[in-house]
Amino acid sequence: MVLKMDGVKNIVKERLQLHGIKPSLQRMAVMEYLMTHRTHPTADMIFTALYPSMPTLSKATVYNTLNLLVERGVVRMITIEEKNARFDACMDPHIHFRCRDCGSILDVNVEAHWVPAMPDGVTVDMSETYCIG
Amino acid sequence: MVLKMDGVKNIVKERLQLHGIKPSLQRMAVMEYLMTHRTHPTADMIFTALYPSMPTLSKATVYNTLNLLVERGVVRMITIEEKNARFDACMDPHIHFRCRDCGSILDVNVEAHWVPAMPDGVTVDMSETYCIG
DNA sequence: AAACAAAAATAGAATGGTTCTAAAAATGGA
DNA sequence: TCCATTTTTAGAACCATTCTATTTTTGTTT
Repeated sequence: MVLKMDGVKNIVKERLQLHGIKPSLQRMAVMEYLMTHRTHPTADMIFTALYPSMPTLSKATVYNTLNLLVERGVVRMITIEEKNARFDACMDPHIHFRCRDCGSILDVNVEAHWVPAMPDGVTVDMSETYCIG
Repeated sequence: MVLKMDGVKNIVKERLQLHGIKPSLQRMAVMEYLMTHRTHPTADMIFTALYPSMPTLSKATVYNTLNLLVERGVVRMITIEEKNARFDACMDPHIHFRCRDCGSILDVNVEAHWVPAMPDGVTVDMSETYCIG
């Protein structure tokens, strides 16, 4: 048991490799942060949290990594705020509400029967619907 | 009939006054643009459209006006994009989809029975739910 | 009308999140 | 080890938005 590899890091690594992303230290750290903190953090929050234990980390790397993760469909960018993009590693269909007072973002599960009737010629990928502001 | 006041301008003026906003030339122009162009424009699009016929118009005025209109609940800010805020003078309950290819934003009407069951202690003002990205 | 106060508009500087650039470091194969 | 490729990095650049200080407009009082 002492020799067993860290379970969380293993899951993180697998999730990246599954999407063709080479699991560098930095990418693992960003992905692990997102998977273990369901707070919809900004890029800056992630950087600030990781920096103490990764003093060579650059903000550009955090942005590069997040953009790569979004491109590959591993995390979602949430544009519920005017200023900052927020990120979410949970890809299950759900929507977000933001508290007008404290600014925190709330996950709300949705049922499939909520999908609206779309106009002619429009189809919606449920995994892409993610934000109600 | 020749002497009749412009109907659109009248409606615009009334809508502003109804919310306690003094209808200056600039505010009327921004509001009229939003009411006659259902394209969810950015602040810059509005400025660029108005500038030729209002050469002293300042971008700050467009931003000031839009912020005032949002504060007073006359228009909505749509944060469906990472970079630019978009604005909508239609306050009827509806949601927005954005085309991944051309970036245009689509209005979709919603039915009241879509409102999700909220967690304990949370209530939702339907007029505030406006964005599905 | 003149004078004054309050509100609104303006130009341009400042801000701040994100992207870009060019160089350094790490990785992996021959 | 040598070399090519990928990744990371620091800091500059970018650009939407806000701020600041000034000017203009509006409305009111003599």
